[in-house]
Amino acid sequence: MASTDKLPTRAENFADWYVELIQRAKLADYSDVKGCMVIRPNGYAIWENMQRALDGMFKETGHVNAYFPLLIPEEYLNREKEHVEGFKPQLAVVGYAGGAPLEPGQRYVIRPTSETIINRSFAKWIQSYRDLPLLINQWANVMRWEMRTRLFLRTTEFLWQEGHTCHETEGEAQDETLKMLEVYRRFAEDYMAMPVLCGQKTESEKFPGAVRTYSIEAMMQDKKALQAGTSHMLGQNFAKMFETQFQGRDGKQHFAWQTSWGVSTRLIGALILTHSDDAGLVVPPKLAAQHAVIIVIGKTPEERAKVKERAAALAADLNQNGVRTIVDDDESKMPGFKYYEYDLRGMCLRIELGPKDLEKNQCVLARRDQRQADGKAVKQFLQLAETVAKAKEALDDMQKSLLEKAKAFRAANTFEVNSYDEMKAKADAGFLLAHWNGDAKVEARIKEETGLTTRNRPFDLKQEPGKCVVTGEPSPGRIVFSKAY
RNA sequence: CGGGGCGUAGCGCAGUCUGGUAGCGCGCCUGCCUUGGGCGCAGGAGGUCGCAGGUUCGAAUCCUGUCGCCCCGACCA
Repeated sequence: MASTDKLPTRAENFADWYVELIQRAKLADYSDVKGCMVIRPNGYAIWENMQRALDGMFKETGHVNAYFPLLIPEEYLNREKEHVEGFKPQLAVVGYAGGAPLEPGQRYVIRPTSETIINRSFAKWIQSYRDLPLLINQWANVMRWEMRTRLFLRTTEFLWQEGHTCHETEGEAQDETLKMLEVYRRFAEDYMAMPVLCGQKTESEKFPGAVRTYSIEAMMQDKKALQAGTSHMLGQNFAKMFETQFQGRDGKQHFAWQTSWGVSTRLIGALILTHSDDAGLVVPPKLAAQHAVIIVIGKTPEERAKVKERAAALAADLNQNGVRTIVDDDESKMPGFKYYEYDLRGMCLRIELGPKDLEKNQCVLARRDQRQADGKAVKQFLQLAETVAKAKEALDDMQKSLLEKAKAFRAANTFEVNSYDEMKAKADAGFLLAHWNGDAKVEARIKEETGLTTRNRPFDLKQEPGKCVVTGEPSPGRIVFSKAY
């Protein structure tokens, strides 16, 4: 709870800092179920804001929401060879129900993703090219039995959205795949203030069952990469296995061209690892549950009554102007205690209001992302009359400045490397842009020897031929290598 | 699955070696007091010591078994 111990610093122990921060900021708890977490109201509020923004963007691009069953007949998974091989080790299977064991042919898996069961429906829904495109999204929980879990970043059960679409032509499906990747990029940058690299995954890193996988990749504060979202061009792989067909303009039957794409509650982990500091959580205003807290200060009951009244009026004014504000007039806690607490919880703005301020018609504003060398907030005095305008300005500026800061960090930790020795030396330095011959065996060897994996081949990284850092063989262009979550 | 750690009050821990009927800090409740970066004092509530057997007059402590969680590696969003 409100422990007065300091958080471990990022420099001391990054992993501990992350876990402690989550628990102290009341974002999540461990549960009694191995690998599963409880998302607490403070954490869920961020997810709700993410959902709202993303859902709006999906609707704008023509998608509609639906819901499919949690349980998938085991046999469905087996139909697509790559798909089942990719997911088999992670499946939880229901083998007992209704008070009796289920026969092997009757067993269900808890969805690890829904391509298969959704295709069963798609096959029924689609008759003609006139039924296309079919643009569906689902908000759901999924389960993947992980060997090793980490709060938000990898848990056995997690929440996500999965888009599933059907198209008449390969080209349309490909366009959709890239369109949704771009939606994710916009969301990451505009809402999360998190810069990402958009690009294609290698063969070995692609989604099991997809033709091609694209991802958005972000750099965390420990310089490790985090895959923050994926968009898959599925081709006709699932359509063929589930007979998702339509009669085309030529009168003949064709298999649908499909895509799927998803982001999960992992984004909350990404948000924490991108912006938070040694004082606790930092959340971009667009995703923050609350924007501002007004701390009521006063010695005597008379003073406090006056300040409370003014604070309530100011809060009402702020709320009417889109600054989500709460008033804290709890008398049992010292103001200083509250400052630490709201810093920890990631409140964007803190407004201090006391008797001295009322005399001067002012208040004190502190921005969560602006700290002095001693770690305490930079404070500025504002006239009460200008507070709403200044608060809005501060939030806008904070949103922008978090993105700029993250961009600068990524730029400072991205390097071109031109030899395998250089790559090994810089293995923990961040994103490494290196030439690679495209051979999966070489990719596996690099992973084995250095811990570095290919993240993606960014669209905006100019592809110029070169020599593979390992074999010296021709390379079509540089690809991003990094340690990853 | 391999290696390590831990299960005692809501949280963090001591007590276990050397058995004697459970304690500390924080938090929580009540009252007084206090309020611009973690106030203070006084009183109080709260635990079948992970679970199951066993040894013993007596087990948090010894023995056997068992369950669970966390961390580090191999699998993955």
